Amino acid sequence: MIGYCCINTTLDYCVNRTMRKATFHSKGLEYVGELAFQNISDMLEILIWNLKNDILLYRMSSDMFPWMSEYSFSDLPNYKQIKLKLEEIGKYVKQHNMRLSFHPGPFNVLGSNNPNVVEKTIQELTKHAQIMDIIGLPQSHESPINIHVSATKPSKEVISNQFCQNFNRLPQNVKSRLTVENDDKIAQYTPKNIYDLIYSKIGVPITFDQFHFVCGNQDTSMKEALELCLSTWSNAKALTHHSSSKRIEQDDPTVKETAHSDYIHEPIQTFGYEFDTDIEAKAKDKAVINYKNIFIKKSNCLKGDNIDNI
DNA sequence: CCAGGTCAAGGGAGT
DNA sequence: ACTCCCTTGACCTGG
Repeated sequence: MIGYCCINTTLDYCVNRTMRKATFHSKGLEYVGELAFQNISDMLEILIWNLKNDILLYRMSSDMFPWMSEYSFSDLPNYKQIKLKLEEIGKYVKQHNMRLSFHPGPFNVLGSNNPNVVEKTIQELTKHAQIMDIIGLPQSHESPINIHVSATKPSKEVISNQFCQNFNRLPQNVKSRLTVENDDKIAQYTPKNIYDLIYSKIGVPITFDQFHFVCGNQDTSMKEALELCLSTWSNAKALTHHSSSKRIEQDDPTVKETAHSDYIHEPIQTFGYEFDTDIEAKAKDKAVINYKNIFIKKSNCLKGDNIDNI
């Protein structure tokens, strides 16, 4: 299956309503609850639209609950209503065999040298897992919570050791869902780095990002990197990321190499394997539909998709 | 009313 | 020391 991330550009629904610090302090939990309920209600509408458009894979927004590390969900005045709506989403997802994931932001650094950052990260990841639990999503890599390692100093070895030690402090509902993705910078973590330094110690699956691999340090072939990542997914179908270069799309060498394009311009390299893929492209849902029209109808390069229904 | 400045967070890289 | 960037987009103020 292929899917997209958070925002639907066709519909007028929003899953991202949030607020600034000052507003959070002046308006408080009542306003948080209002926005959160609107966000999850709109997310259900998006899932309904996704089904109609044959999209069963979707990345949820981490901005679903504004400032969620600062309170307990059950403290929201409209928690009952929120819980019901999340459960409704859960039923819908289960009924239609949809797959949902999270990709918490780059501020989540589990291997950080700063203990406060580690504490905040554990808190934030726990909140993500709690949302998945309320929805009723599996406590497995079927519903991944995917992060980067990010930090590299003083060395990848030191940071990844800290990452693994702190992994063991996470609650089970995070541990059972956490995955780690390769980076797009030369100095950061390749799939092989993550395999050797993290997967081999704590068994956390690796999310292969094809574009990051192309931009990053290629210490293996792409096929080897993909195979390494796929081999780490034992209790769920592997999830990967795919995007195209904005620099190439716009034919403008001044655009940053790592910037994502609006649409996808090359097929996902499967090397014959089956896995799920998040399309990371600015045109979001439109990029997925465009991808299917261009690549799947003609070349059947993703066997998991139902070609007849496109 | 809306354009544009600004916005929680960590860390690294570039200036 | 400062700015920009990340999966970026959304918030909010002042004109």
